Amino acid sequence: MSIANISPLVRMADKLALHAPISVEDRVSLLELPYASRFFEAGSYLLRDGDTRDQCGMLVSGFAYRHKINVEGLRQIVSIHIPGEVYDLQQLHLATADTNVQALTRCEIATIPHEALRRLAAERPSVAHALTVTTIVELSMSREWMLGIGRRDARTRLAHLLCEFAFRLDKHGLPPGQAYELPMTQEQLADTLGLTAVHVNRVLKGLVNDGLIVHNRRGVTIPDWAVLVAQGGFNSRYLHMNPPDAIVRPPDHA
Amino acid sequence: MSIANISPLVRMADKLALHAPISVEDRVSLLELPYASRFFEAGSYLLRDGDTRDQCGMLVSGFAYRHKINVEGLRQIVSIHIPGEVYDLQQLHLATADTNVQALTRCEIATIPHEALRRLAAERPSVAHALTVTTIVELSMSREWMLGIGRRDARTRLAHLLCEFAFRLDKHGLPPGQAYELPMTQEQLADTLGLTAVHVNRVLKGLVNDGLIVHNRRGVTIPDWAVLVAQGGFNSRYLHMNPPDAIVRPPDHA
DNA sequence: TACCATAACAAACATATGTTAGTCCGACAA
DNA sequence: TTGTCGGACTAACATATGTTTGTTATGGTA
Repeated sequence: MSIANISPLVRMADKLALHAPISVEDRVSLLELPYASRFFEAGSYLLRDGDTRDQCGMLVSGFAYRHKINVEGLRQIVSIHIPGEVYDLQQLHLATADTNVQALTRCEIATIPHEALRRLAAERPSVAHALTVTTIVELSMSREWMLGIGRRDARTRLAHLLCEFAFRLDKHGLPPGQAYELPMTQEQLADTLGLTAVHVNRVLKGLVNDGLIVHNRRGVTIPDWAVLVAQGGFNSRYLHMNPPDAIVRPPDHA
Repeated sequence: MSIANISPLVRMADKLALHAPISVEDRVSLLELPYASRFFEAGSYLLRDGDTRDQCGMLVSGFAYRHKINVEGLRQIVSIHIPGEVYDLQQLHLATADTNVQALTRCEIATIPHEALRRLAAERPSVAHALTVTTIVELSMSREWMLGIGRRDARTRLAHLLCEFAFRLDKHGLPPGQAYELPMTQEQLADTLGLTAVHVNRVLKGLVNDGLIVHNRRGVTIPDWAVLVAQGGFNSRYLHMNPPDAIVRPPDHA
């Protein structure tokens, strides 16, 4: 089977398997879900506060960010989404969205009808469980971010975020990959950290000067994982990831 | 039927009904759940980071708060729980807890075996749905708090929190009750708002001086709901509450 | 009544972070 | 080549919030 014929839904199955046991049969049933695929340019809204949906959207490629805006127009980014994640799973249970989701880069979206997903969840409790765990992990992550914004200083906050990205983007080996793409502007970083762009610039340069990270155009590399982890006070437990060998693949996919 | 014989689980059913449709049969089945009841003193830990559970705990009376602690020992309170709420629902799906929950006041806890709750959820999709919605609403609330900590100034943040409490504690009429019990110390308020106790004191006094609230020993009263709402930039949509008449009660409970 | 713990309150001072207002630079289009 | 634009970057200054330290109420208790 050529790469071109692999369903984009494998990304979703892989992602679910990071947090909950997914059997071979579960995986097959996920790949049989109906879907439609489409591209969005960077900056497009994938979901708007107040929207109603009858389909779920999964990021096949690219990045997206979720944000809220207060009465003064200030923006707070409350989560970043990476490929394989369903960014509007909650709309399966709630009538209207309470956040905005915007494309961070150009990205490909696969949409799956709510009805099909509901049917699958009803038939396969393990899939339903995996979807629920997904939401719970999002909750856990948002609490960790609250701790950061409320009780960590700017430098620690930024280091922690960079660790989190490294960990989540990693194929799940240890230690996480030393280099990754970070397509966020300093203003966007500021809005996720509860800082200003100017201060992000200061702190970012501080981390670079002190050799904790290398930050060349659009990418970050981490020379010493342990050092950055220490600076960020990072502990991956809140991400609730399974050990890598918990990921089960159908035999024909190996 | 005398008050003394009413199961504490009605509080849970009422709470679920705030967010999702609960039929009379659902309600009856909830009241038939096995449970054990017990009291905890203020300050007791109801759940610790890392704990494993085989029962869920519901607050029958009293208040509790959930918090995380960073490497420097600084504490961030990430949610406040009020009667009727199940504070460790997530342990139904996750092996270990990632937050601490501590009693804010002396409180009564009813524990329900996971097994019984799982069986009920499997039998009654509407109950399963209501439980899921509960988690999603917690996620929504935590995102709103992130917005506050990251992008609202101290005064607005405090006003918003006071509005939220008024709204959640209210029996759900409009406008919310003008007075309620607030058994939190200024240090606890500080830890939920991402401030220091000293600054909470300053800001609290500011709100009192300007007539936005009256703050007499352990309680808050709100002379003009609209004014405080404006100061806090408060919009209750993120709480995802049903209109009051959506709450269905069994006939013998009216 | 005295004692003790806890919380509220206050003032002086310190600083992390925000604000404003620019310059510089690379990417891209005409 | 020139022009435009967004983003990175800088510097001087402003301020919201934190820190430290202590005093004052309050409530429980012996």
